[in-house]
Amino acid sequence: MATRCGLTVMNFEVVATDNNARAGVLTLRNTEVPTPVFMPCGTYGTVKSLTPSQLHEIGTTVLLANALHLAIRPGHELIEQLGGLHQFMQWPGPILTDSGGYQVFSLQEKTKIDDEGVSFQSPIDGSPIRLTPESSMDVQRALGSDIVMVLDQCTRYPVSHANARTAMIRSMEWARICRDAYRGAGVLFGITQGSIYEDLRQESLEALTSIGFDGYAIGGLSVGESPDLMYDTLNRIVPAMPREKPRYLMGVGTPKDLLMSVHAGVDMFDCVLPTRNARNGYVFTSRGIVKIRNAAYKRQLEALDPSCRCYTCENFSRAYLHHLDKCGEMLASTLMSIHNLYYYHNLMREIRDSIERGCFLEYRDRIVQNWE
RNA sequence: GGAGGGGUUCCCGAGCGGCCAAAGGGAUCAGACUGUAAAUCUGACGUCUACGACUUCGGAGGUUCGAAUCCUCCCCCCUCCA
Repeated sequence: MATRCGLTVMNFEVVATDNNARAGVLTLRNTEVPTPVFMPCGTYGTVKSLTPSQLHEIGTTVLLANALHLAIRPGHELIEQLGGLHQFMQWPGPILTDSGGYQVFSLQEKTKIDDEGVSFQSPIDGSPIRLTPESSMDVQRALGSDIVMVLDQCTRYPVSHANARTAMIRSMEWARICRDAYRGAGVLFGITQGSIYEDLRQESLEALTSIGFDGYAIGGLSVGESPDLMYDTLNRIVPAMPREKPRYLMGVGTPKDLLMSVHAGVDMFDCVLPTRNARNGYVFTSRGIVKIRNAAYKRQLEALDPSCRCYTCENFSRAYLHHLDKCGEMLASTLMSIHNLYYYHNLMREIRDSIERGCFLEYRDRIVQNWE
């Protein structure tokens, strides 16, 4: 399946399945992206504390950036004038941009929503900002995004069926407007809403597929509901999504979340967890969580994860990382971000391998068990 | 030798008769973080047989119903003058 839209050609192919789990290859911007894939968050045009070459070395293929935040500062027009986001941030690989829909949720105290769009109070200086489906498309076009997300209304949890439906219907209307308005070179993904309500998710999915998108995302999850409720919701909605298009679960999650979601049939993920938690001294390893600032690690000479082959684990001790973290040294953030992202990318690689070998469930259960 | 200022809970530092187990920082210990307003935030931080009790504010006495806060003496520290 090749989608031609301006200069960018996206191709997506499922190469192996294991029950609902899929391994595939997403090709865009001359890059082959094996799926399932994890995309680190580079909200402001940088994955905090890491250089592009470090990201490349870790195994990052696709990066996420945020259209709303970049439009506020430094401004999408400026980035466009300076040669586009890839040039600006020196990331030659694919970039997926979020529309600002998540900020409807995360900045809700500063947000007023209506049928035509969202009015934000700038988190920088409080000045008013207006985001509409059309303007979000224009911002993402100006940035030169490869994967453009429609503007949606991400609801919180819990939310009543009626309110979830209102937000979903509005999101679907916006999705249609985005489809019509987008004029850039990237591909456009639609986003389902409907919270945990299966009928709303179904209705949402039908609306999106009738419009037609290059990929389909699941939004509005992992916003306060329990993991089990999220898994349950995913198992009911993901298998119904178009098989030949990439499926993207937005903003998720923990390693276990990824394993459970792949099982439901998800191909793409992004989440701030590996990088934010790294900055907060919370590290994912094959043997579970390491909270490096805990006193227990003060004199441990072993690596964070002795079986990990990332730069951090091959060179530094837990004791040293503990020390850096305690001192507030920025190298602590860098080294632990390297590790956490490496861990995530490696997890995705092993997931793909296990799907191709037909033993994904065994793999998933082994890893989840390791964690518990 | 003379004149002032000061010694507060691990550290810095408020308090200057009751509402003080004593503000606020820091350190320490622990927890949280899921399309990033996050190198952030939250909690604990004298002891205990713990909705109560006990021991603390340099030391020893004293005044008072009541003292970290007032008085006396003592011990240390700092600044200026000689």
